[in-house]
Amino acid sequence: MSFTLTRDYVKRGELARRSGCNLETIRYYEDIKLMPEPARTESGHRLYSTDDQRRLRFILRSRELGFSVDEIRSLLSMVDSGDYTCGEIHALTQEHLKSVSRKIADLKKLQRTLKAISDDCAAGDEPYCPIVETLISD
Amino acid sequence: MSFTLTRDYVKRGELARRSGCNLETIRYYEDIKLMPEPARTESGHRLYSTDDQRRLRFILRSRELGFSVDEIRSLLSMVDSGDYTCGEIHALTQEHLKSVSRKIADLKKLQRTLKAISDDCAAGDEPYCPIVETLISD
DNA sequence: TCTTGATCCTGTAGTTACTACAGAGCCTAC
DNA sequence: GTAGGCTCTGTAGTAACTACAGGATCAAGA
Repeated sequence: MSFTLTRDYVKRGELARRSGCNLETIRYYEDIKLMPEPARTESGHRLYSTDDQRRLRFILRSRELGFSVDEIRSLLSMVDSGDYTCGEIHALTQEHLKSVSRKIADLKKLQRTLKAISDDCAAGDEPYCPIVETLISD
Repeated sequence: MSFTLTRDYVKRGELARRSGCNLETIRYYEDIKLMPEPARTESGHRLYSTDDQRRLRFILRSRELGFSVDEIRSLLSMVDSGDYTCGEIHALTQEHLKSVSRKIADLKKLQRTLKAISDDCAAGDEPYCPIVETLISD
């Protein structure tokens, strides 16, 4: 019994180490209800099951893929209820992909503009700079 | 005298309209000391000079170019003191360009990964999805 | 058994760059 | 003079964490 416990349940610090997640972030995910309230020892220390560990991994991977907390909430509620189709998940992913592509496009535009004004600048020692002029001018 | 005043000084709402900046954001820029404390009417309403208007335009353009508030603070303090060289401004811009390029690279990597896992998915009606499997798996 | 250092608990505040109120007090045109 | 717009202040909310402070608990060695 005790053997099973030590094998299957870990405290927050150990979960953090295993998952690579910041210690405080784990509690944060509990606060915002991405993670369920875990079991506790008699003195109140949190005990995470292997299910909890899997769930945290799911969350962290989704974050790495740039999904927002709200999107992850949607994903998790679908997976939790078991009531989802491949098509629904695909749609959510495609939406996310679109927003990533939009961000890339925006940043590229920015990059072009920055390069353009930067190219006007000789980067010399004079106290006059065309970049500043661009920012100041009417 | 009164003519000069109405021509050169505007209240916050008018400055917001002219600049396209949100009303509250103007006060925020004052709070964080990007904008100086403006003149006031006797009853306490803010009066912005043409200098103030120029400065706000500088700030807004810099933000459009993706410069952070801290970077703008640097730019402004250089311009304010008049003690800057073209090279220094250029360096700051290049640093910013680098960070933009990094963000683009990161997002592109994300995009590739998302496309890859999304392509595995048939988007059908089955309650099984390879995307979910990727997120869950050990 | 005692102690000490590591770990854990809670609650709260800070980060970035705003934005949105609420509840006052002005200001102006009719 | 009054109605409705504007402006004032202070404060709280947004996203997704991260970092304390001050105290309790745990585990291992003397």
